[in-house]
Amino acid sequence: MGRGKIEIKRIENSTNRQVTFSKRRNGIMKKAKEISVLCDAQVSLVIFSSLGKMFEYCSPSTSLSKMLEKYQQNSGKKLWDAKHENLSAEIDRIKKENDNMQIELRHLKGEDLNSLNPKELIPIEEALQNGLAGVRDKQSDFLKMLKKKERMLEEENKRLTYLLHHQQLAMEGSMRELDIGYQKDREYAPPPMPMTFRVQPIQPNLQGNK
Amino acid sequence: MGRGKIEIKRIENSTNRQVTFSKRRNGIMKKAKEISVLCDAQVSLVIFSSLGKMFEYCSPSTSLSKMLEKYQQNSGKKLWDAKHENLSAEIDRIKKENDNMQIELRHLKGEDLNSLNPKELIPIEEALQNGLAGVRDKQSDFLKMLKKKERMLEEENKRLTYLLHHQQLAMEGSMRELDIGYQKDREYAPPPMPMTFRVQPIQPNLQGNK
DNA sequence: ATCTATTGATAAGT
DNA sequence: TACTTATCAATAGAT
Repeated sequence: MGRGKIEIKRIENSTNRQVTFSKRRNGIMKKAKEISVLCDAQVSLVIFSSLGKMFEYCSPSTSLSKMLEKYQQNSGKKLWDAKHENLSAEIDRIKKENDNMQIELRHLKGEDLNSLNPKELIPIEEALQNGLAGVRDKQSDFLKMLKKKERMLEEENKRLTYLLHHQQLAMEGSMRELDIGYQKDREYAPPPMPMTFRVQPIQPNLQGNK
Repeated sequence: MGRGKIEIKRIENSTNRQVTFSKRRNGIMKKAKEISVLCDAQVSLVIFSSLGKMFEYCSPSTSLSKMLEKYQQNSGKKLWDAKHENLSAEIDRIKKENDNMQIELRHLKGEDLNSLNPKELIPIEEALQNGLAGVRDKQSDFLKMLKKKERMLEEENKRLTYLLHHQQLAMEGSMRELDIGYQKDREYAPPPMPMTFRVQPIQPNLQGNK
């Protein structure tokens, strides 16, 4: 029913497929409405496009929920009881996983140890030692990084102090030259900038590390 | 589309309505299949005739349940009761809890520490130290208990050895009396039981404790 | 989107 | 209920 006959198989051209989907979707919807009206039937139609977009039709005299209720009565199939069971099963599974983890956590935190025998304590002790070793490795990494940064900052500081000092000397020198050059015109020279304003090395804050 | 155009309104003639229903139902089913195949779409179609007879189509790549699940996600409407919602919500809650515990466990085991900063390492280190302290307390308790039990067993052993010894002495004594009483009737007396069969103190097995 | 030649669906008749 | 067929509806491909 068109300019040419088409085979009923997946349309490979994506644009074409989209267009055809749109047209035929409208067609089906129309047909669904028509049969509802003409024949006093109840129709529920749900369509997902290949891209996941949803389209829906339901006869005005009913609702999808009611339709599904009737569907279950009619077919004997359970649509959501099965889902219920699946969900419940999954909850049980996850809860078990949860409980196991909770127990493990408690044990690692030194709680609820009374239920254990000496043999069971050993792997826990080992895990704790490993964990502690890992954490302390990490902390020592951080410490090294901080110290490295501190060293770098100190060196940068020294360099800056040195530069500043020389600059001050140079300035004082040129000031004196100016003073000499213009001494006869002046009542007094301003006092040279005191050296107490020099840059001091920073003490980086090493909080969190002992 | 037929020998004459018809108005889209309820067909009053019951036979006619039935016939039209049957024809159009087939038509719509065919269309549903076609759009599924041509456009890679998922279609679910449920139809009830005015007499309550049910007809169903569902794309082969899916199922009504799956479609409805997707429907709910897409529309936000809930088709099945609060029970489901509760279960789903609980699953989400537990999964979250699970994830958190998993992260905590990993951290305690010294894994995935790179995502943490030094401040975050401190409570973990403390937890590990506390845990280790707890485990070692427990181990020392066990050790004490074992030592206590060992002492008790040793004492009991001593007591039994003492009793046994005295009993043997007593037996030897009465044997001798009998020997004396019946010496003339006997060729020889059996030799007294050697003392090497005495009860020895047990060495309790302290495996697992250093 | 819109157009239109062509195929497809189906109302009425048998 | 199934088949036939004239007629209308849907739509494929083009624009």
